[in-house]
Order: sequence, then structure tokens, then C-alpha cells
Amino acid sequence: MRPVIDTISQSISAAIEKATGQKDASAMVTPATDAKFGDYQSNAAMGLAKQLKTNPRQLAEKIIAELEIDDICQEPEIAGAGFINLRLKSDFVAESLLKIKADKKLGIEKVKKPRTVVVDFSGPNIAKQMHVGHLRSTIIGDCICRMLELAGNKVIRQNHIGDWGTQFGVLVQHLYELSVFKKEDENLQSLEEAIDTLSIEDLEVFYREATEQYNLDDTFKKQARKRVVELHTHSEPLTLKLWEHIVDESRKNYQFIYDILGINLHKENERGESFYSEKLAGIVEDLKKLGLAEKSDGAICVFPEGFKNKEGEPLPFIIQKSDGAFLYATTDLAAIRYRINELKADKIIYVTDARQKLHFEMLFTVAKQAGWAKDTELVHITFGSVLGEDSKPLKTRSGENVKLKELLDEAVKRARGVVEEKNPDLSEDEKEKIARAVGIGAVKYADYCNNRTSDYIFSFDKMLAMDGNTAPYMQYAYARIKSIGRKGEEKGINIEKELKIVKKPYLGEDAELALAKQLIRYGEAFNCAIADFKPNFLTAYLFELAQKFSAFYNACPVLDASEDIRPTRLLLCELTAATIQHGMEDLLGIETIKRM
RNA sequence: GCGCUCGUAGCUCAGUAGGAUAGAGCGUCGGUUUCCUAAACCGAAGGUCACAGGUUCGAAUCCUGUCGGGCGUACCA
Repeated sequence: MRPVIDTISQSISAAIEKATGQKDASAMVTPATDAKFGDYQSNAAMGLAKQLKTNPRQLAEKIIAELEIDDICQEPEIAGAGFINLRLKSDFVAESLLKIKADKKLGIEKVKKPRTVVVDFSGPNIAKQMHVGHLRSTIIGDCICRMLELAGNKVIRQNHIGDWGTQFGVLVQHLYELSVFKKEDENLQSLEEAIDTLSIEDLEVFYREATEQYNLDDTFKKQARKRVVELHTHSEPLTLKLWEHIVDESRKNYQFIYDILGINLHKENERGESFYSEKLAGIVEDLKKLGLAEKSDGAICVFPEGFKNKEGEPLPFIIQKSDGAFLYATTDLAAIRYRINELKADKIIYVTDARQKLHFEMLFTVAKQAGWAKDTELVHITFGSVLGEDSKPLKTRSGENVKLKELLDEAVKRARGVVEEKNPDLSEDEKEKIARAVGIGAVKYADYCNNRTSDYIFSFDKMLAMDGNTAPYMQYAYARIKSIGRKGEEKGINIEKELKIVKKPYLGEDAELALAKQLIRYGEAFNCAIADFKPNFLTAYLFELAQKFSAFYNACPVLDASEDIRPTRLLLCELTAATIQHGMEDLLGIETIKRM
């Protein structure tokens, strides 16, 4: 189903062409800035008048004279400098409601040309727990995937886990040296059993200890490097086994977090650094052959066009260190080739924090210069940092990264407190279920509702507030609608049947019409959100919907309404619930709850 | 130094392509409950859009400069 705004835009563009002969002129249609101006406005006449050196109001008159839109809108009005104001006919709104009702996707339309889109997001580090620094990439990336999929694209999720590099040689060597393994060090079976008892917390401690030792102890350093070589060459089964165990143990941690957060990422989405490790030398060779890579200060570098350092000299993109090791630049290049050649990507999206902007600009330039990404669109989607109440990056009191598990546990705990207070009579199971949905939902929703590109201040109190643009507010709106349904059934109202008999919704009350107009704009909001991958457009839409529903709920009794208007009101409830549910669950991956 | 990015109400933030009197939430003040969940609703006050120029019929938005914050800037990712 096509969004109204698109239909209006097309009509106006056509009218402009008839009035002026200008082809493909932008209709400049936006939602009205103020309800008193109507529902939509076109700002096209002003810009066009300047271009054509005529009077904007007169031009607007001419456009209106040619405008064929009376099936949708009331008589257009010209206001101010030459705005064309449009107000939807309530008959049109009513018909659209029925179309939405018949559409599983509630008015979200598919793209004309589906593409294969690779989305690289989350990317946790192995041997460490997920922390707050991974939150945004993980949930924003997931939302982007959901939107692209709903729009009909083929989406390939790629989790570029950090599972390779010197640090794993260091960690493996440390594990070898731990007394618990020493005595069994010739016995593969026992060693596997021993490491099976290691938790991710143990690994984190070992990681820290190992790094310290690496920096202090030269013998250890030598051994650790040997382990790196063993990893690279697969020459020592025990070393490989240890590494695999480390990865498996880490996966348990992040898979647990993904499941809690409702993130659609699984083992099969993993293409970590190790996956590309054997392709790196080839990358460097190929770039050398192409004449793009050269040695500089001992390192192999590409100097991509258009990048300068502090002295105004070409800026290097280092693909091999002077000690021969490869870097994430090399891995990322290998990943680009894999995604284009093997995964057949038309577009690759990277979801990382804004600090990596320069890296990706250079990476994309190199890939283009090498001719590896001729027909592939490369996009870096950035986001800001999560800050604490002190406006500094969120850390624990001791200065460590806040673990995602602890953060989410705390959110659920606080939500549980609210449930206990508001609804003490619910069963334990139900309280827990609600607390989970509200707590986790609050964290995700708070992130989504901020502009992706800016930093935001993390606050449990704000995200769990019952008022304002929060998950609990949305979930409450949904629960109230569901409650109407239950009460209706209790009263013996056959809701299914009433919904079926609505042939022409009757939108007599302002609150009904306003809610209906919001409902038919879901597809439009979706298009705005996906255009720039901005989830806050979705939350803004959903919040406005919930507000309009609340106003309706207050002004218009549903179950006690007379039988001629009750079906329409039930329909409005039904569609509001469906839209909130679709938006929260299918787009944002946040649970709705029938009771709270 | 150079580059990127941000500066909007007391607070947290929106602001789609340059459009009308700059919006929302919180907080503050006032009101609403014999009625489907008041975790709600309605109303009010609150602004030099960091500052100064410029382009334009029109600028929070574009350009230049200044001030202030964050980030990045050759072998971490």
C-alpha cells in the first residue's frame, strides 16, 4: 500500500508539470507544521516561483487549478508566502483504514527493486563480556536489518567478531602456564574438560593477567608469539583447541545477551576476523600488484586519494605492519571482497561508532580504487556514545566498561519494582514476564528514540518512566487496548464479528479522526526511518500514535458506545494495537505485553 | 595544527529537502476519576536555536569567521 504522502506528491508534481511545463519538479510535500494548516503541505510553489521569476502565490493558484486530488483531499488552500495546504477527506481516511486492516504489513510497502544487503554489526570481542560499548551497534544494526527485510530486501547479517590476533596467542600461552593445565598439558581430553569449567569471567581475568605478563616478561612474550604462529599455521592442535574453547565460551555470553535483547544473530552469522585470516596476505599482494600498496617506514601502506595527514602529506592506510602482522584494515578489505564476490552484496552497511569514520572512508576509497567495489554501495552508519549522568562515557565507579548483562539485569530489577508497586496481585510468573519486557524494552527504546548520530545520557529513571516517550508508555497503551478486548469478550461482545461488519468506518469525533489519520501514516513513517536508518523516526511515530490513542481512549468510550459507532471504535483499537505491536516487535524487537 | 562532529526551554532531546508563530517529554503551575488499567488525559508558563557576519522573499537548517565541548589524526579495533 502506498503512503498518502507519495500519492499527494505525485499529484502535485503532475499539476506542476501541467501548470509550468516543468518536468519532475519536486512537490516538496511534508506533514503540515501545524494541525490548523491541515494534514500535509506543499512548499513547491515558493522555490519554483523564484526559479521562474514569478509570484509564488499566483503560481500556487495555477498548480491548484491543475491539481487532481479531490478523491483524497478537501479543497486545497493557499496560505502565507505560497504554501499549499491540504486536508484529508475523512471518507478517504476511512477507506484507508480498511485497506490497512486488510494489509498484514499495515501499509509498509516493498521496494520496487530488492537488493542483497550485507549488514555488519555488533562485533563483540572474544574473551570479554559484552559491554555497553556494544549496545548501540547491536540494537541499531538489528533494527536496520529488520527494516530492510520488511522492505523486501535480502539481508545478510554479518557478525564480525574479534576472534583473532596477538591477544589470543597471549591468552593461550597464559592458559598453558596455569597450574590447572600444567599437569595435563600432554592430555588433550583433560585439557578440554578443564577449560570447560572456565567461565567468561575467568577468561576476562586471565586476559588481563596475560596482557600484564606479556608486557613485562620477555620469555612469555616469545612463547605467546609462538602460539600466534601456531594459531595461524594450525600446527598445534592443542593451541587451536584452546582457542576454540575461548571462542565457544565467549559465544555463550554474547548469544545469551542477543537472546535477551531479541537480536536476530546466531552462530551462522559469524564471520569473524579469523575467517579472513588466510586471505590477508593475498590482499596485500593484490594491492601491491595493482600498484596501490607501497612500503613506507617499514609498513605496507595504501595512500588513498584525498586523505592528508597533519603535515598535508598523503595519509597512509596501513595494511601490514613492519613486523609483518596484518591489521583490521586488511581484514576489512578481505571482508569487502568476500561480501561482494561470495555473498553477492549490492550494498554493505557497517554499523559502528562515529569514531571509526575516517577508517571507513579510507577503507571504502581503497576498495573503490582497487576496483573491488565497482557496483557495490558501501555505507558507514555511525552512532554516538552512551554517556553517564556526568556526560562522560558510561563507566562503572572503578572506571571499567559497564557489562551489558549487569546493565540489563538492573533494568529488569527496577522494572520489577514498579510492577510490584503498581500491580501486586499478578502472579509471580506474570510479574517476571512484565518486568523483563519493560526493563529490556526500556533500554532498547531509550536508545532508539535518541537521534542515532548524537551521544545520549543513559538514565534508568528516564527510560523506565511511565510518562513520556518510553517503552513503558508504549507498552501501557498496548496493554490498555488489550484490556478493552478482554472486557468486551466478558460483556459478550463478539469483537471479531463487529470488526468484520465495518464497511465504512464512521469518524465523527476529532479524536477518532486524528487517531485514524495517524494509523494510515505508518508506511510513511517507516519510509522516513529507513531512508536514513533512523529508528527515532519510528519511536516518534509510535509515541504520537500512543498519545493519539490515549486522547481517543479518554474522549471516546468503546464498549459502551452505541452499536452504530462501536464497530468503528473497535476497529481503531484493533489497528492501533496491531500497529504498536508491529512497530515495537517487528521493527524494534521490543516485546509488547497484554497486561501490565 | 588539520579533519570530523556537536552547541536548540531549568533538564533530556526532536526538528525530514531552506518555509508559516522553533516542537516534544520531564520538571513547574492549574485542572480532570460514579466511566473500558490515572503507568492516563486536558491546559498554562517557559527560547537571543552558542556568538558575529553573509546568501535568500524566507535560515536552527546553507556559507564564512569566533567561542566552547566531544572525537579522530602511521603500524589497536
